Amino acid sequence: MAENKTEQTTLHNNVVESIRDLIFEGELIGGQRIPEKLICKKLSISRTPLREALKVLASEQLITLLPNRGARVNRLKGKDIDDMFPVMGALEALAGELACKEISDAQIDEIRSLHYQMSADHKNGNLNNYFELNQRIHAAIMAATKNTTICELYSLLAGRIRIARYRANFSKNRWDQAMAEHEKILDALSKRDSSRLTKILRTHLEKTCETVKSVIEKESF
Amino acid sequence: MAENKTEQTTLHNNVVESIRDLIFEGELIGGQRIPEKLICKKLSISRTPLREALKVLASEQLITLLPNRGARVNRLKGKDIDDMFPVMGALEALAGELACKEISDAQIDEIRSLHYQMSADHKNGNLNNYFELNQRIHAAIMAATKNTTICELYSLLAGRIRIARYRANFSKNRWDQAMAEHEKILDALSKRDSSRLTKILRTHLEKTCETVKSVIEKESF
DNA sequence: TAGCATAAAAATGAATTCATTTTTATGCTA
DNA sequence: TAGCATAAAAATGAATTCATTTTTATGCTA
Repeated sequence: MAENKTEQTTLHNNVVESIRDLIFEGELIGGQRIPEKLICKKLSISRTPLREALKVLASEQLITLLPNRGARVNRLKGKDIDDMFPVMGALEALAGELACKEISDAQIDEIRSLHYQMSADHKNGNLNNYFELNQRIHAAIMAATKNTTICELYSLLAGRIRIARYRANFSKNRWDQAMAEHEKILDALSKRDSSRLTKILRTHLEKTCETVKSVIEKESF
Repeated sequence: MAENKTEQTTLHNNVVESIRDLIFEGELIGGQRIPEKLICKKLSISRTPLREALKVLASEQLITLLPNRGARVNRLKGKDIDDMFPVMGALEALAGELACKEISDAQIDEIRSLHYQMSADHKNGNLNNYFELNQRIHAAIMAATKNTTICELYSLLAGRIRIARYRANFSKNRWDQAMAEHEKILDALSKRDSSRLTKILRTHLEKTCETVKSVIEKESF
């Protein structure tokens, strides 16, 4: 099903992906220096492709490059969330609108299927799988807009708060609430009711952001 | 006034900027291959920092990297504009809203001053200066939101259509119209009338996009 | 002479090397 | 022994080198 990753993509792109994973998996922690030598050994590459990847990650604002002093994983501050939230809100609202216009029945079925899997993971308390499916559902809604720009910007921002969002191992209460919101999202999308969809997406995002923010205020990333 | 560019910034970042300029100034043309050796000589650098810069530019979607076959300057297609337009619209609308809430009197004066300079350039038919000031005004509105995310995403998208927009050496009619729209923008902003501002920004952008689109359909970038 | 196969040249990808800067370690002085 | 100066080690920045791939040139065959 999935394409062989190493086939079409370049070494450098793989490195970008690998470092993203290292950050997400918590091997590289916010604020921490990224030691080139160590990462090179871990990925069995030389410094050249690593440094190329670091430049790209810096332009994505996942890390910061301090001249002569190495790269550091960025931490999200409250202000970052406050800035990102309204922008993501605007993107989600637009996406909801466009998706309702453009989505095909097959795509709705696809999302429904992801939704049910996710629902099962919620029941089983499998947060990791839930999280993964959650991301995929939102990405699928974005993809349904057929608008590459919105997909790209959304995933750029989503990538930045992904770590914090994952760590936001929120309370059972919030989790239940999020699941309920997703029921409504699926319902509105199935009916292609864009005004309702955008409203729910907005609420959903707002709540998520609050959760994320409360989490990063405790620990910081 | 301006900081010494070579002081704080790194070589690699300068190279990114230089290549952006080469693209914008038309030395590197859409669809054209970017010959590493030539650019290295022109910028008096080795291939390493150049290649780092190319990776960054690719992640910004200004160029495309074809494995083993070099880098090419991206051309905008009609579909790209169609995708970018609603997203920029959503960003501008949000920016108008936020700017009206956040902007200081000093910032309004600053924008007014830019506006009058631009108006003079319009009268004199100095398109280059007009264009430059136009960009600065829009960036200043974005900056007034105090929202770094919106500034960043806006400038990312603005950077992509910059070439086409510049080439859109639109008709005198459209230019006059654009200038008139800017009068309204300044007025709404001065009064912090966000609903009017967002409306005008939207119209203004829509017109700009139409112009850009009609231009890229003739020549392509 | 058109089209193909092969060889040579050029370009790219990535490792290595070297210069420079930063960090850490060592020892000296008050 | 605290604080500073100096030396050594480590890390970073960027050029160079080498391997591989692509492109171009050459010559051969039908």
